[in-house]
Amino acid sequence: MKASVVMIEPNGHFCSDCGVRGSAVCSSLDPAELREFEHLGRRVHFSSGETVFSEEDITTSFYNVLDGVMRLYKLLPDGRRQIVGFALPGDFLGMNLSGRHNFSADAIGAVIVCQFAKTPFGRFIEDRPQLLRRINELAIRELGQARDHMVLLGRRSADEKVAAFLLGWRERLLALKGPSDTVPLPMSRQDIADYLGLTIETVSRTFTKLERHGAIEIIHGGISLLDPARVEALAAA
Amino acid sequence: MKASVVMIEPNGHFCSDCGVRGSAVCSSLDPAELREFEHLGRRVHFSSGETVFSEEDITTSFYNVLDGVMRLYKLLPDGRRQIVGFALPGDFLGMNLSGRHNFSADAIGAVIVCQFAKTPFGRFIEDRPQLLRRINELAIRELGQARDHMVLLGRRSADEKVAAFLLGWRERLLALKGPSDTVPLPMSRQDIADYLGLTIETVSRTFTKLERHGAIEIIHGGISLLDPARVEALAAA
DNA sequence: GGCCAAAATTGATCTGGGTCAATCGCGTTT
DNA sequence: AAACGCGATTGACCCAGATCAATTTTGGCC
Repeated sequence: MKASVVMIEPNGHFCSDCGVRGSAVCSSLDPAELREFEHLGRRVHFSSGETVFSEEDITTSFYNVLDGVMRLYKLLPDGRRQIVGFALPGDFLGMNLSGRHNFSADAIGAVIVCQFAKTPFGRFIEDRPQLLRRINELAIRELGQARDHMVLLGRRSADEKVAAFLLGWRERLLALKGPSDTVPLPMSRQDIADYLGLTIETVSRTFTKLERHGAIEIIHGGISLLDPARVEALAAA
Repeated sequence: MKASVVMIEPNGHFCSDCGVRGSAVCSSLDPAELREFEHLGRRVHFSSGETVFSEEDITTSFYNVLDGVMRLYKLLPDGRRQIVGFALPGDFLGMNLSGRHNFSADAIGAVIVCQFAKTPFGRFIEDRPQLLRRINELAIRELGQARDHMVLLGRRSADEKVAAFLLGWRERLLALKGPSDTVPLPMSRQDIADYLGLTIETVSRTFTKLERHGAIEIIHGGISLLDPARVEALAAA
C-alpha cells in the first residue's frame, strides 16, 4: 500500500510532554534546545498498512516513532521479502549514506511519527555533537541487533527462531510497557515468517507445537508465556 | 586460537604514509590533527588464525585494519558459528555500547592493525565532531550491509548465496586492488559456509556446479569469473 | 446477525540442503 | 620419496522445513 498522509499536526504539540522524550534521539537535548527542536518536527499519523517510506525513495525526512509499530523490510525482485526489524516508539529511522532509504517501512496498525525534514535537521545536528553522539549510539545498538539477527537467520532451527523471537519481542516491550508474560503480537504470521526466514505455515505449526507442550498459550492478538524457562531453553541462548 | 601479539611498533610509523589514510576513519582529519593522532595508535601484527579480540572481552581498544583480512563472527553455545562479516584494510572495529565487543575477530592470514586505547581515543574524538561524523558514516554503511546480508541469509537459495558472495567479495576488493575477474578467496570453505548460513559441502558442490556450467573457474586460492553476467543472473539481484 | 474476504491452521507430500562417510589433492615432515 | 595431515571434493542418504491444498477461524460491514 502506498503512503497517504492522513493527518498533520504542524503545531500544537510539545516535545516536553512527548511520550518518547526520554528514550529517543531527543533525550540528548537540554530544555532550551528542545524548544528549538520542536519547530523542526511534525507529527504525522499513518493508518494500518500504509507505507511510510520505500526502499528506493530519495531520503527527504528522518522519522522518530512516537506511537505504534512498523515493519522494516527489503524485497527481492521476485517478491520475496525479508523483514529486517520492527520499529517501536523511540526508534529513529532514515539514517543513510546514499541519499536513499535502504529499506521500506510500513505501519502495522495506527502509527504516529515525528517527521523531520532532512536539511534543517542536518543543520541542527551540525553544531550539536551530543545529538550526533546519540544518533551514533542508536546506530551502534542497531548494528548489534542486526548481527544477532544474522546468527538467528543463518544458524538457528525453526523452533529456536520462533522461541528467540517471542523472548526478544517481550524484551523490547519490557522497556515500553513493563514486564509481562502476556506478549501482544500486532504483526501478522506472514510478518513473523518474513522476519525469521521461515514460511507462514512453519510459524503457525511451531506456535501450535509450543502450545501443545504447555510452553505458551495462543491468545487473541498475541501469546501468553506459560513456561518462560521452557521457551528460553528452546531458544538455546 | 587465542591471540598473542607477535610484534609491536610503538613508533617509527607515520599516518601520513599509511596505506588506508584515504579511506579509514582518519580520512576526516587534517594534517595537524593527524600528527597528534599518530601518537594514539600502535601498529600490531597478528599471524594467521590468531584472535584479535573475543565477543565476551571487555573493550579496551579500537582497531583500524591496515593490512590483511579478518573474519568477524559470533558463536552459539553449542559451537555453531555465524560469520557476520569480513574486515578489510580501512575497516574500523570495536565500536560498541555495552563495553564489550559483541563479536569475535580472527586474522585470516597475516594482519596488521592500528590499535587505539579506548580512553585516549574517546578523548580525542570528544572535540572533533568530524571524526565522530566519519565513525557514524562507517556505522551506517555497515548497518546497510548487515541488512543486505539478512536478506541473503533469510531469503536466498544456496546458489544465490554463493553467487552473491562471489560478486560482493569482488566488489569489496575492487576498491582495494582495482577491477579484476580473478577473485582471491583467502578464507576457507568453512568460513564461506559460516558466512552464508550453509555447510562446507554445499559451498563446495555449488562451486563445482558453477564451474561445470562454465560460469567460474576454481583456481588455487580463489576463483576466476569466466562469465560474470551468468553469475550475476544467478545472484538474482 | 449473516455474509464475505483475509488470515490462520492443519494435513499430505516434496525437496533443497544437511548429514554421514569416503576419497582426493597437496603441502609438510621426516 | 614415503608418510602424514588437513582442507576440499564427491557420493549416498535423510530430514527439517517448504510447497501445495483444504479447511477453519477471525474480522469487518451491511
